Amino acid sequence: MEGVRETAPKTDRCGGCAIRGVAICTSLTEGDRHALRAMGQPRHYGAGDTIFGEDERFGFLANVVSGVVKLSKTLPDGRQQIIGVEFAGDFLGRIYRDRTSFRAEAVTPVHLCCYPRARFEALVAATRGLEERLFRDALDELDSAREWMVLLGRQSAREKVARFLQMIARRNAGGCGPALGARFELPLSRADMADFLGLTVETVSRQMTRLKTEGLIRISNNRIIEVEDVGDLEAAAGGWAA
Amino acid sequence: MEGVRETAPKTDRCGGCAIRGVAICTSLTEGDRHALRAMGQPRHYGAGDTIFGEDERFGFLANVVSGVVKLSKTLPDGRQQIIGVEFAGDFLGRIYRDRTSFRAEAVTPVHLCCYPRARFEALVAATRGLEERLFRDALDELDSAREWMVLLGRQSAREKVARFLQMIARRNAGGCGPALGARFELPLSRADMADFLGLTVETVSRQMTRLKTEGLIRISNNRIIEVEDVGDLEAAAGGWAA
DNA sequence: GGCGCGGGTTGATCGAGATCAAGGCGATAT
DNA sequence: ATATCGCCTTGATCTCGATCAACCCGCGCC
Repeated sequence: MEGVRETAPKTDRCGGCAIRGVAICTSLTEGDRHALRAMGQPRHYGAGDTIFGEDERFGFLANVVSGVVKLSKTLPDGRQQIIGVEFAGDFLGRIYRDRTSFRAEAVTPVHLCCYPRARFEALVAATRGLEERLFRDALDELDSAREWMVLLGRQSAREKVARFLQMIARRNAGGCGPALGARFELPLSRADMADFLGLTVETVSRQMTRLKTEGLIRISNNRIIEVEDVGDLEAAAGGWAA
Repeated sequence: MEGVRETAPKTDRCGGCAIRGVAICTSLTEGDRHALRAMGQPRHYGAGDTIFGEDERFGFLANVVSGVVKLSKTLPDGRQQIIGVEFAGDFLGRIYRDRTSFRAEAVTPVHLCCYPRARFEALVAATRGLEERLFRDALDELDSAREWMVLLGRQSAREKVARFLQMIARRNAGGCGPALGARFELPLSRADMADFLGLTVETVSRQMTRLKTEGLIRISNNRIIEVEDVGDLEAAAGGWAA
């Protein structure tokens, strides 16, 4: 699990909580930033802990400071689909909704910086530009949800796995310019990958070894992935630049 | 195509454009409503017309006044996935983004009430509560996108078709309380249903006749559907209340 | 040491849905 | 009437991914 922390984007302090550059902090004036800093409360979860369940009250909003969180929905009969994965800097919870509609679970040890809902919403109401900031983030989430719909509905198992790896590689690349290759630690188990991609564990495993034997990736310790050429991976993913 | 118009929710006038109750108009003061009304420009599209393509500039935002619009994304090799369907009253386009990330196409004849982007954004900036209104709509879209991800990733063909019918039935029910049965006209062709559900035309057709022979639905004219008991359909959809 | 356990891989088989192919039906045109 | 076209259905067959089953490996535990 160490590798995940290592490859996380650089952080800067924000009232005891480290917030990545893209987090909501950055678009604020110094005064507002101070107000946000003042209300942030650190919380910690171990790998596997539930942060919140489906359809329950969630009194906080939070920035993910470190670690990886998976968001999932479950059918009545237990079938599960992961609908999103959040990394350091991502925002968890939504204003205007105090009921959750999906489960959030720590995949690695997770640090959150939590803001009590009432106080946060008051700050949003009082702060010029903060609502827009959150709105834009929601639109980004909407776009990625829709891209994932294309993957789930129309792509093959090989393409799904390749595109998943590509996504992780891109996330980990952070600000650094586009490199030819990449090396990173997978934050998710094969089972979680399967739930994200709408496949079974066995199929994910087979496609991983297939990509390996094809020479597109190298695998050590089951979780450490080296990509030879990101372009090749993109081609295997069905040609997807974004 | 006539039936679609018939079953569309009731409308009220808004500067030459009819807007359903849930549309943005309702949450405004009389003055703001007037401003919105003043900038609305009617536009008309025939069935099959493209309203906007993937990744192009779109200078308007719009309310769907009547008809049905499908939103889709296409893979480089041509595979298509429908990511959403909009009915009368739904809002098309987004503030803070003048580039589209998916295609919008009229499925039936469509009337839009268009607002020029610059003027609309100015109104949003000046109008208390309008941004929140749009934000909430975006969150609803995000929720339904995520529910659809579960369907695409984890449900069988039969469940997919049943849930699609259930969704259409619910949309058409509008304000009227929950009835035992339902009767409506399908707005989409079998091919479009397939693209929405991540299936092929043949599979959709087979599952439709299967639901018919099982006595869950009745089909006339290929497009007119009668549901005996919505509860049964819900059960076939994998148990989904929402 | 031996043991159990969680996570991953691999093989054999099965089956749901894709693919290929043919034909029906209603609407419009000739 | 006949032809054509778009949309839908139905049948035959194939294939990809699911399912069932065995096994490996690393690790903590008794």
